[in-house]
Amino acid sequence: MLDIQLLRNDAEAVAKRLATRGYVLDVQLFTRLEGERKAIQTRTQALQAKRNSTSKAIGAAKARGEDVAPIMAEVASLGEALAADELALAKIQADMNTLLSGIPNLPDPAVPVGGSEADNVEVARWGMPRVFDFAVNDHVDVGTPLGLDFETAAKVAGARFSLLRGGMARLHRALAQFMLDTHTAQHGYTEVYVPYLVNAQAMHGTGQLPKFEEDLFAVPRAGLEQMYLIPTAEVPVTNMVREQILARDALPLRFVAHTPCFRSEAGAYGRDTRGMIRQHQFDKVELVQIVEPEQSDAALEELTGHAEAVLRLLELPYRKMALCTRDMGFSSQRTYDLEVWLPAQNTYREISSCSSFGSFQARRMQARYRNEQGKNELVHTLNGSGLAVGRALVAVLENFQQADGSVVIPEVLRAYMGGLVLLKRDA
RNA sequence: GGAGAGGUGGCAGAGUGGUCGAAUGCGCCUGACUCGAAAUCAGGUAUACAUGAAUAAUGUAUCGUGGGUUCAAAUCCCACCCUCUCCGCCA
Repeated sequence: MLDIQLLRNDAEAVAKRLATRGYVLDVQLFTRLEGERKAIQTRTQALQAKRNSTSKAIGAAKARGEDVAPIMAEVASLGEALAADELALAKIQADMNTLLSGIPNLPDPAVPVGGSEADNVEVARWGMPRVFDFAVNDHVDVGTPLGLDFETAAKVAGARFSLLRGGMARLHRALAQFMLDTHTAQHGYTEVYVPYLVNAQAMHGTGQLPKFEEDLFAVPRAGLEQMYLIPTAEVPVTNMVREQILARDALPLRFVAHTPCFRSEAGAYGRDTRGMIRQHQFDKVELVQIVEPEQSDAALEELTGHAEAVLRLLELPYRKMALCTRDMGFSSQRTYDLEVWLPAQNTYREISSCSSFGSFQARRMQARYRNEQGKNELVHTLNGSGLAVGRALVAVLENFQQADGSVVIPEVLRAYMGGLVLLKRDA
């Protein structure tokens, strides 16, 4: 959520900045709502003040044993007007809230302005794509003989699910364990285990609701409020600090969580249908930081570096992209995507997305800290994949495949595989 | 699933219709005392929103959440959520 003061002070300027990410702010609507709100709120509060003071007078008069009938008559007429105004105020505040909740974050001035993915800017590249002396297979062809099974997954669940067996399942687990251990031991993150089902407030806090409900899996519960399967650990982990006032010396908070992620992928029909690139369920190791505002720029670089470290340790070539205004997520103020080299697609594909959100999520969550002046101030939040486990598996299969169909296990993963060096059929 | 207890400020804990945003204690902050500290004493110490240049002042709202009764609700009524205890079930 944006600071409403920004809109009050200069809605046109805000609209201009939002336009760079393709969002059309209805300035007229805002101005109208704000005008109405101001009038109604001022009037309502004046009436409430009148009622309160009169009620107190009644109490005082009664205590003195005086006749309260005249004052009662005075306040009686207030009731209806007040009730009507309170109702109108609640309505307009709800309307304003709906409008505000649907406005995306302002892009940081450093974000390249652009209209599509094509305008993202490559800022770094690491590793040399391997030169193959045989025809490369994609991860489906490499993985299927090794235990990657989409047919059975489709039977028990449907499209966009996968099932792993044997060494393939173990390699998947090894990747997640390795990432978790790297971030806790090398990068100073605290491992957390979190709910995979969350309530609507949590989804609202990080920005998935109200706008992107169709991307989520909702779980109805008889007689109870429905819950949502998390689309990323960002939701439960970031919301850990909701409605909290943190001590300054508690910051920064750094959390890492390994969770499954569930996405409906509505609107992605026909896209990445082959393989496990785009699934309804995938595992991800997520990094989350809660920091002081002054630290958030540095924290984004740092956090992105932590995700990069995993790619380097896995010896996977990648490039770092600064997303342009139009390509960033709703809540993001600035985003780097890390794209891993996939030889079969002969291209780089997203494997991590690292974003800073400024106070956008904190405002929705009411997550604050006591700053140096002793004032309560909204924290800044950041998160990034470190990394998407499913896509990391894809990358390992494709980049480390051998002519005979086996796959070399990256050195850092071998300890997690009981020392196994080569993943072969029947391994 | 059955039975019961409870949710009040950073914490503990009063408050059952009126001057209660809320006693008291602890904690914390400031000052006095002290060479300094402890002890003691005095004062202060919630959040959000509105009007506003304001971290001034004033007002409004908030005692789990949402509704209701009333001129007036922490206090009465209803629904829900959460926590705890016992029994049952269960990984």
